[in-house]
Amino acid sequence: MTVLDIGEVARRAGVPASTLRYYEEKGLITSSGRRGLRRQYDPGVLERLALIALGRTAGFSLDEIARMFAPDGRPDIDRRMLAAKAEELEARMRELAVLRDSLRHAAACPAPSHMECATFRGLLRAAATGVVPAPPKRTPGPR
Amino acid sequence: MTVLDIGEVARRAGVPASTLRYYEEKGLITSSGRRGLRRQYDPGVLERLALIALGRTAGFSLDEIARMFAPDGRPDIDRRMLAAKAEELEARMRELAVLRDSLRHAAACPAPSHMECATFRGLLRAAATGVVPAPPKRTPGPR
DNA sequence: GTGCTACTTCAAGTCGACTTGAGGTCAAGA
DNA sequence: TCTTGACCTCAAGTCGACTTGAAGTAGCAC
Repeated sequence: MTVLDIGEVARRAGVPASTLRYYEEKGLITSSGRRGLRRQYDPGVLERLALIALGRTAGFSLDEIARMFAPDGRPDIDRRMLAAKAEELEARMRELAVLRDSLRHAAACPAPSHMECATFRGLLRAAATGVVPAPPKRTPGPR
Repeated sequence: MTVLDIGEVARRAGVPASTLRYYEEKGLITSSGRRGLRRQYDPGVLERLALIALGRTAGFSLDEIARMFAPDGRPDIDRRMLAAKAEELEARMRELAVLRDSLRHAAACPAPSHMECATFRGLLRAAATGVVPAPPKRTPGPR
């Protein structure tokens, strides 16, 4: 019993089967075969799905994720790109830290409106003068 | 000259005017008045826009952002919600750290395919057994 | 007063990431 | 054998966050 039925994968990974089919269509995962019409998956797909979920919550698009863990055309470029993505994450984490601090302060601050609080506005200014360039195109969404 | 024309705001904030109109329609920002048909903005809108951009890159939807900085109906609920959002951010940052480490390792690791590397798979497993529940619905899109 | 141009409204379009629906297939249990 | 139910394909729909396009308007320079 070394392969998993699509329903089993869906259950274990916590995603609907339709999403698995969609990911397969996009080339993010592959099924190891079929039993009749039914897709069968190698258990490794679960790790791959965890990775995809992680990338999604980190704000990467499916295409970006696909590129991050592509079948490795030229490893050098690949590695440079991965390092660059790691840097992107680092930057995003710094932004999140600012936002987290802003929210924590806002939650504790007695000012009637947060915008009237000097500390809050200072945090925002710090964020604004930081990198925070043009807002990210589309996003995703994530969702 | 204490008010800004929409074009000026767009230029300074680095977003198209159409986005400003859209944000206004959604109640995320307000114009302080009009000169003829043209919207005029109070300079404080720039901080608010920085905040919105920050929230977007942190993965919040416009509706969530609107709620975070609502006109303050009940401050208590509001503050509890802000604290909860801060916790969410904390969790997201932990996930990002895992992904960053995974990417850094993948960039340095000599294994032909990342999935064949035990360290990498270990990081993934850690991520998978962590919180990383069902993938976030819709997103977002943020991109 | 005539242009120019940057604005205005409103409806419709786009994009990513899925989901839903209609109609069909097939392996396994009663 | 028949039914059931979980799967299949393919097209179309949805949702958030905007963008684009058409048609109109008004402050400012001339």
